Amino acid sequence: MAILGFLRDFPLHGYDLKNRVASLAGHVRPVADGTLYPTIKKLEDAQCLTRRTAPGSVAAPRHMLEITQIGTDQLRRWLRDPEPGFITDDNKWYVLLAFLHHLENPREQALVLARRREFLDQPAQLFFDADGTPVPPERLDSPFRKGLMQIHRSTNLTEIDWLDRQIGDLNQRAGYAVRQRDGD
Amino acid sequence: MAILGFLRDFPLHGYDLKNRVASLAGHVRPVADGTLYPTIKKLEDAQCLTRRTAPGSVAAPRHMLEITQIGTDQLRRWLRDPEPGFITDDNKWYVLLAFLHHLENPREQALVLARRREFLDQPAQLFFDADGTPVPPERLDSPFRKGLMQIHRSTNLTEIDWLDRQIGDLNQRAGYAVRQRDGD
DNA sequence: TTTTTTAACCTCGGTGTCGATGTATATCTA
DNA sequence: TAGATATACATCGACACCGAGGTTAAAAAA
Repeated sequence: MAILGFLRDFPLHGYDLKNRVASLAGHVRPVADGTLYPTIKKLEDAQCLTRRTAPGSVAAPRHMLEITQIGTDQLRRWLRDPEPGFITDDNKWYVLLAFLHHLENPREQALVLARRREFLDQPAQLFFDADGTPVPPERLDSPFRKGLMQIHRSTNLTEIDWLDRQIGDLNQRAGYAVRQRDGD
Repeated sequence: MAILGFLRDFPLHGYDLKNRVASLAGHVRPVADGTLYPTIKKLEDAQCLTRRTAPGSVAAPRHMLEITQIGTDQLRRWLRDPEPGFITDDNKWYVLLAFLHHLENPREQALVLARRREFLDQPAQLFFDADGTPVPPERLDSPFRKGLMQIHRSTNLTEIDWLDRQIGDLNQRAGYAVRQRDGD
């Protein structure tokens, strides 16, 4: 997703792509050569991108990569209907968010944000004692577990706040007609 | 780490363990049977845990798992000197945090928190334009990228705040002797 | 009594990722 | 001119993880 997402902005060669992916997901989870180049090849085989050899500006020749229509469609499908992990895993979610603008339709964008919003709504119950009963934060012995739950709660609220504002904006921009669904 | 960490609290059988891991890292990144059971076997082979078959309280017989001294030592090593990913990847970091109390020594705990603190300190530069110059948040076109950086910043500050308080507490509890290192 | 359900455990094949290694090329330095 | 460095691409083996499938056993439902 990150590869096609970046290429959708402008053509890039593999090495540049690698650095951009590394900066995005990256200082968190750098991408190895052995991951990137085979993936590029897979995307090329699937006709999601084309490559064009150009002289290297500094060193060895580059393979300039350009996204195709098929690739753009694929990217949009991934964004419009993301796998569960992209909603629930923070790392993946942030990658998705970084390219959500490529999903041009505000209504569709809002739907994706709503899925995340729904996920964040369910209260996190992280720890249980020996007999299986949930342990509330205040009864946790470990200050680290306490902090973990505190931070988790606080950051969730921050994101929920942003999501709500954003979803509102998007629905307004889409000319959302609440009236027509008076059954809700 | 999660397996040994949970077993350090009290003995558990695999199925229970699975649910606990799923609740912790889990609603974020559930663990599959095909991952859990081979890993348990690996830890058993490495003598990090022992198993004892007990009649199932509800159904098939359980394998009660207990951590050994070797396992405890291993867990402490992982906690004391975590691989880079455990500092930089939020998911992994939260797992580590959930078991950091097993690293009994407050000074060692503080050192681990300090590593995370140091990581959070470096300013995140996530996006670059075509010629490679970094794009500051306010010049980003996408509201999603803007939000991404906003949320990232805000949650980082929240965690940094907690980390600083926590590190202070731990150093105090350890009877931190600043005087003796007057060269610093 | 038979079937279904749920708990609990296990295995296997496919896939994704990493890390090590290797190659080629242009620039910079000794 | 020789080496070092950084760019840029690629492959391969090892390993982790997943998901699908299968097995055993007890309780609940038919």
